[in-house]
Amino acid sequence: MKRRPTITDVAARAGVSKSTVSLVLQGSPLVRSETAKTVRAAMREMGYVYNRAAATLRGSSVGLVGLVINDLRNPFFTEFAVSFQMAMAAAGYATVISNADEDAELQEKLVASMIEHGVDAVVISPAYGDPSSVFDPLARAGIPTLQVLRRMDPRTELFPFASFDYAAGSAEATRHLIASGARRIAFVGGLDERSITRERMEGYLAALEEAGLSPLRVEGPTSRAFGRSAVARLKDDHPECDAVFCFNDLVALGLIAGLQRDGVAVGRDIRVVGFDDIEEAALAWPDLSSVACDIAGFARDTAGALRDWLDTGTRPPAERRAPVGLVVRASSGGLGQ
Amino acid sequence: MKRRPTITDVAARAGVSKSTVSLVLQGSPLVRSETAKTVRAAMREMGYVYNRAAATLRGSSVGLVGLVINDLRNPFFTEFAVSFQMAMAAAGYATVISNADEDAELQEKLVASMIEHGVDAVVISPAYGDPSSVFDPLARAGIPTLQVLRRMDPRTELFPFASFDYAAGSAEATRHLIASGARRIAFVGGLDERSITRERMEGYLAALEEAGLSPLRVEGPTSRAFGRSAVARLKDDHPECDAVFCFNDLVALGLIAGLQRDGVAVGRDIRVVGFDDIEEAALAWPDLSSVACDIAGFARDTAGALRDWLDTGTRPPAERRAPVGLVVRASSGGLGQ
DNA sequence: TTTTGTTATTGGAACGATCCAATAACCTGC
DNA sequence: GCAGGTTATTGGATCGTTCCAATAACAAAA
Repeated sequence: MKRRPTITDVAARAGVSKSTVSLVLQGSPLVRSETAKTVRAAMREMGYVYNRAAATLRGSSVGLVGLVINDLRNPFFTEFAVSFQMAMAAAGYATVISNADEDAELQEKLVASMIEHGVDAVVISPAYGDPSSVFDPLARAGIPTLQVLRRMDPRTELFPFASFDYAAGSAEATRHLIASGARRIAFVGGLDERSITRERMEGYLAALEEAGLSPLRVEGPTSRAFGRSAVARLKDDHPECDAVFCFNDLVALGLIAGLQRDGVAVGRDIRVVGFDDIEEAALAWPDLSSVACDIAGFARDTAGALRDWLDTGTRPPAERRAPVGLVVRASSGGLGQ
Repeated sequence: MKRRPTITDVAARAGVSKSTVSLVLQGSPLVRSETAKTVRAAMREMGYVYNRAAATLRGSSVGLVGLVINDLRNPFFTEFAVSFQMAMAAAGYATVISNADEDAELQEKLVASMIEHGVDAVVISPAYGDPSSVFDPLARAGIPTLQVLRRMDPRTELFPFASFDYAAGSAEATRHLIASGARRIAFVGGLDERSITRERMEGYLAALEEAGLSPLRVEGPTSRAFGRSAVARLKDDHPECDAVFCFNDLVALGLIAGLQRDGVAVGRDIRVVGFDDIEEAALAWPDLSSVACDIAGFARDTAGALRDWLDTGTRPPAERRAPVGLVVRASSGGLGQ
């Protein structure tokens, strides 16, 4: 198997110097259009492919960005990753996507590998754990790094943070439940020591406070399996409960499955609201009311901010909060079933 | 911002030549262990990071593989992508993941970009469309390429293909429905002109034939939304239907949501079986019977085969079929509800 | 002492692009 | 026909590694 042709080979074939070929490659207006045509023809004939590694060595950007996600199997993050990747691809960047699987040690390895590959930037939704082992190397290497959806490193001046306005969303959802007549509203799912749980509970607590109601809490992971198992916990600990605001849609969907198994009519006997508005929420039965986060839009905005940072050097603001909005469906009794 | 230290800088600091540093980098037994220690200390102190681009230029592998998926938002493919990426990461490879979004033109661009980046290999679940625009460049560049889950290019000697034994799975599922008493079994979802639909229908048709039953068909896309809408089509076209075998779990879950909305008791009034056994199948209500594909295992095997190909040069067999197995749950009436 | 081996270390030429400074080619106008 | 200016083209150094061939250091054998 013979080696790939280089610009020197192309140059020989086209009867010009390699410098000219290089100029053609970057679309310089300096070369005569006729010459350029000849060169391009030679490239096509020889099946020339650009060697980015060589260019990188001379200082041009690799056109590669890293994306590290704490849990890529969660559809919320999947949607973010896919939309982000596509937005970057449209701008000519390839994306190395990695699942850190909530494992700080693995995450450290993944980021180190990305730095070796010379990625132009890193976007990370970090796993829980000591942030310095992953952020310090990025800072040393001078790689623009964005924290999204979860802030682990407090140095947001250095590593700008972007997420959704969870507190506003949970307040809106809780007010909606209260307005629909619910009085004993539980917050199900999420681990209390995590900041995202605190953010999502913040608005819930504030809205209850406003209405003079007291909170009910079932703490736990954020998975569908937990949601399903939480039904029993709810019945035991808070049998009087008439509405549930879930940490996320996965918990809500699991919970609904569990309630249905027990013959409880969701939307009538008990109202349920989720968070994230994943695609499935609108398609489940009953339709799941949920706080919608426009993840695809958020991902595009993130990609846009990152490209600005790379192209013009303008670092994004230290903190950005994307708005969210409640979508009322049958599970909260919002529609006539 | 000063530039990153190179092996020459490290060499100066450690008082050796850059060649020695290079040897240390690849763990050569030629360097005295004491010297190696000094060099490693210097690296640590200076925050040296390996520059893969430079090494690549000299011919070493990039340690980067490309993964192109026709529809990355589908949880089936997501699970494959995530498991594959993690298996490759464990072997020291980074993975560029791309969603072709069933767009052949986009796919062509993505693959071209991967070739430019010099990926060591490509794993692709191709979008529908002319395969040559994406496979020919890969062949020219001599990049080991694996087709998974969908065969678009017939040259499987060149681009080995791996998937699941769909025909066996659909036969098993259909026999199970017949054994449970179903007689009017519909096959819902999937577009007839696609080979994967033909494979998944093959076993269904064979099992019906065996039992002297005739097929019922509702053709369509493979999404949750279609599944939900298919309920009406089913009622109109095949009101006598007593069981449904769905193209995949998404269709099945959508269908179940639609049936529940209409007050039909799934598992009693009508039996439903899905395909893929995505995580949600076990957690939905009622639990969804499904033909289980061990995607994570399949992804690991694929990663293993690819690493063999890269490390030892042994090309995988032209076609590999991973076994599948039916998991019986409540939706097909398999459990006492 | 010289020879012969080992074992460690090193200079320097690649790899394939970029880009600066230098040169060539071609217009103008006088 | 030539100065001056513009437009096109080109040699060659450079980026940070790898790896070969050459050399150095030192011990054991002759």
